[in-house]
Amino acid sequence: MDRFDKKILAALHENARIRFTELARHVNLSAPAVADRVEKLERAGVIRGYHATIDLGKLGYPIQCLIELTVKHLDYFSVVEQVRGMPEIVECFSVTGTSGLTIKAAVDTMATLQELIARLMQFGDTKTSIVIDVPVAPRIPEIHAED
Amino acid sequence: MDRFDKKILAALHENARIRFTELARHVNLSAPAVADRVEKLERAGVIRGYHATIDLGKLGYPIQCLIELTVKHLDYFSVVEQVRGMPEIVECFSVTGTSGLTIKAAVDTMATLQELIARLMQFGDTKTSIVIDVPVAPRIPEIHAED
DNA sequence: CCTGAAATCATTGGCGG
DNA sequence: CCGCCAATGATTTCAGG
Repeated sequence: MDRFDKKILAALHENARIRFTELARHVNLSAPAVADRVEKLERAGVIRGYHATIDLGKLGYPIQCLIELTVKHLDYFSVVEQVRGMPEIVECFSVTGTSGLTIKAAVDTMATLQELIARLMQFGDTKTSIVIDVPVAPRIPEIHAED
Repeated sequence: MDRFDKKILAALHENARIRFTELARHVNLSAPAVADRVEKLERAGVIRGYHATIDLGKLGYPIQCLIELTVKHLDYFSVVEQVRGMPEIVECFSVTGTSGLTIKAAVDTMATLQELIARLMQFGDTKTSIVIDVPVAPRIPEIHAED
């Protein structure tokens, strides 16, 4: 993990579809060297994947929300399974504290949200917040290179 | 937004670096047709970008947490600016409810987390939850095609 | 890690539905 | 308007050093 890898990761985070030739120009290495480094970063698990970011509003799901679910029963893994089966849920964290699960959901209307919350309430108390804005879009922290 | 676009979006969400030729095979269209559709989806803002997902733990930030910040003052935009300037903060939502901001952070040690929370406390009350697991990694909901 | 050749891919223009 | 085919230029990949 030297300064080259650092630049490569930053560039791939900014634009995952960048070409190796352009990436090579950006870091001052040859294209094969860059391709080799990227493959190593993938196999080391540093790069977990490449994902297109989709505008959920334009897909018909303009309402995004965060739901804190205080799981009440002992069947935690069963709850996780059910949550996985709900397509409105686009991300989910298992967290410390009373909540247990923090869920991110995307829905078309408030009626659907109400119905989703009703389904989640069988697993415990819920606290829902509507997302108004995303002042910081997903980014990576500064990378401390060994070189 | 027909079934072709739907499959294209799903494939690019799964692997943003997929080649047009492979994508074309996957959706049963020609490569130029796929390239054309992708460009249109980009320009329509349906595709917002392509991002490599980095393992923050492997980068030296093994601790991830969600911090609910109940912003107390009226200088909300100033708080957002300051939050943007904190590199440990990797994502931030402006939300309804008492919290105001829900922040996702990645840090190397608990000491750093403590220091981050101390910095955030000047803006309001904080409630921190450590992320134990991610049972549902970011995904897209089912796409309702018009065709 | 670089260079250079071979294979593969992206892109463009022209044609047909 | 939308997609296909064919050709050209660019990129990726693999070999040798």
